[in-house]
Amino acid sequence: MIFENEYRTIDCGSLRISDVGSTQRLAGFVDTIRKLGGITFGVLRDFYGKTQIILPENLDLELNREDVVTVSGQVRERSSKNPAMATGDIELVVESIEILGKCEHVLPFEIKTSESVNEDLRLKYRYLDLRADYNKEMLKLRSDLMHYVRNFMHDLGFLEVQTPILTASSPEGARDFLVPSRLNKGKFYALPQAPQQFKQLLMTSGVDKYFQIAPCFRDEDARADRSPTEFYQIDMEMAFATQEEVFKVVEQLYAGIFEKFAGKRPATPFKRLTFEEAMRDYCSDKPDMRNPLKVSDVTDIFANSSFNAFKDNVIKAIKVDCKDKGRKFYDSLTEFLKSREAKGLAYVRVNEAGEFETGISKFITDDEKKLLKERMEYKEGETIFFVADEKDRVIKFADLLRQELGKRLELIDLDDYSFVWIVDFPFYELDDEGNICFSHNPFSLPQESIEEVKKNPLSAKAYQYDLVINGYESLSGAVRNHRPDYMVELFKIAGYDKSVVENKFPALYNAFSYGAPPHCGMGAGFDRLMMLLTHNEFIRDVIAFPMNKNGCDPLTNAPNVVDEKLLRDVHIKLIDD
RNA sequence: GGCUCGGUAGUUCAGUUGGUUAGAACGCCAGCCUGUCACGCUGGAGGUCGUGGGUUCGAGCCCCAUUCGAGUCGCCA
Repeated sequence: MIFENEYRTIDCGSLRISDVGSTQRLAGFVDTIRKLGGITFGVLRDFYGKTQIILPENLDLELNREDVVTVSGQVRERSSKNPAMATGDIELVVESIEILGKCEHVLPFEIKTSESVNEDLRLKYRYLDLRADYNKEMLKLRSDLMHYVRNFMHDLGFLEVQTPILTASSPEGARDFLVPSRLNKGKFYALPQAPQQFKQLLMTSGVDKYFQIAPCFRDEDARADRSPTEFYQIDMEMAFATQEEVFKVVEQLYAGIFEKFAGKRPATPFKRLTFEEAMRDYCSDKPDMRNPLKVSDVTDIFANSSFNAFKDNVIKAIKVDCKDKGRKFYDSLTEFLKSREAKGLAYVRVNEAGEFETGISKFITDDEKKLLKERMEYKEGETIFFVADEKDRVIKFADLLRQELGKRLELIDLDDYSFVWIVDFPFYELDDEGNICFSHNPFSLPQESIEEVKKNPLSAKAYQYDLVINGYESLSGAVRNHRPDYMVELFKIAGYDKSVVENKFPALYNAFSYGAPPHCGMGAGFDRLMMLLTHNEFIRDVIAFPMNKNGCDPLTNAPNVVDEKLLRDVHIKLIDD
């Protein structure tokens, strides 16, 4: 839908056979020009579509691709139609043409194929990159998704509240982005890593259900799936609620999103795995459940193994059918794991007689084989892979192996989506020196009573949960600890004095001492959701104006050197390292 | 900060054991072409091979240094 004015009477995607004979005016970018002797075809493109135009024979102006023009003329039926085009039945015979904006340069890259161009160049000319169809679709999807989420939450009675962008630096989590204060010499604001504190304060204020599509800022290194500076989060919190209600809201929200935007409504309720089960069966707290492979622990079976690599190590095994694969497959898998610092990859194949062959079969005794058979229920034609190492490392390698087997054997339906809640995270864990520390977030509520937690802190579980979609941690949340007295006790177990709680998180601690309702909620990565819906591996491809890997924007040159006067205003003096 | 890979025409890439004038595709320019639709055909322009040094009769190719980029680990809900 557009406004009719001197530039256009209709957009470039709407003309149909029924419009033949009418006089129309179109405005847009010149997509292509095709000169065939006496007749010159052009294609005009705007945000909504493309329309073929017939340029006059005696065109008295120089017309190039990407020029912005307005044309008017009569719509006529094409003598050769193009069924691949929405407007393929018609064309507009140009009677007058005016250039509104000249494209004066040779394009730095082809817009249609910008996806394969060096990223810094794309970002420098992001306004050209965004002219590509797939980027316009991305922007449209992002807008639609944002509206869908907002309407859904609003309809459920959630109150949208904007929390501050300039706030106080908090000692937990990632590095903060700092903003110097002019009015308060020597002091700094920080950009929020998440609206965590504010949403909990809102609960304390009596807001019953809060949400926000909130910008979050973290000064950490980028990854393919992680924006280096800022990202958006669907942030939500509910008072007088439990984990179950959060799950219910999220499941409805996500079922709706995937039904509307991916054409696949996932079954609810979503599958649940405890943290312990996830680590046991998948060696990961974010397993891709589309991958059918499971990991078995076989450390005890090989306690007295004669195979050197198994000695004094934790051993994980994965069985999989890959009988059509040759030596090359095994070798390249081994190479892959070695490149990730594994010491090696052992395997045996089960032949028709049910006997082990190749690989390390000669090191496996009959007793070990019997126990393996009971535990793994392997069948003829299957291969059992083994990785062995120290506990932390072997978990990493088993996870990598499972993912890589899934990928290379094409066991994963890439068009499918799998949803799984990971619940019951441990509250505490041991750090490298063997001291008790918080394993995730010190502000969630333990599932056990404080007395039980004190007695046995390492077996305490937190009301903490992640939603994992296709192996991506897409959302995480918790039932929060709203009791200042519990906070003090829980910090004490991790070796922190009461003053630490009071000083590090004064706003929350004080607020809660005026009476806070039990509450819980979650934060869901909006950009990650976009990646899933567009099947995109790169987070920067689903953001209109992303930063590059180093947190720089080649288009605006941010971050840049500022005038010395500005620095003086904020009491900053640069020093050389 | 570590590791891996990469930097050659406007763009994406190829470039054999180190050997004559560094190639292709797309784009750009010119010509031909009345139903194309990523039109086609013919021709042309376009290169500090990231930068600096070295080895060599000779370096896009080998060595050293440096710089930039991507991925990854560290880091990070």
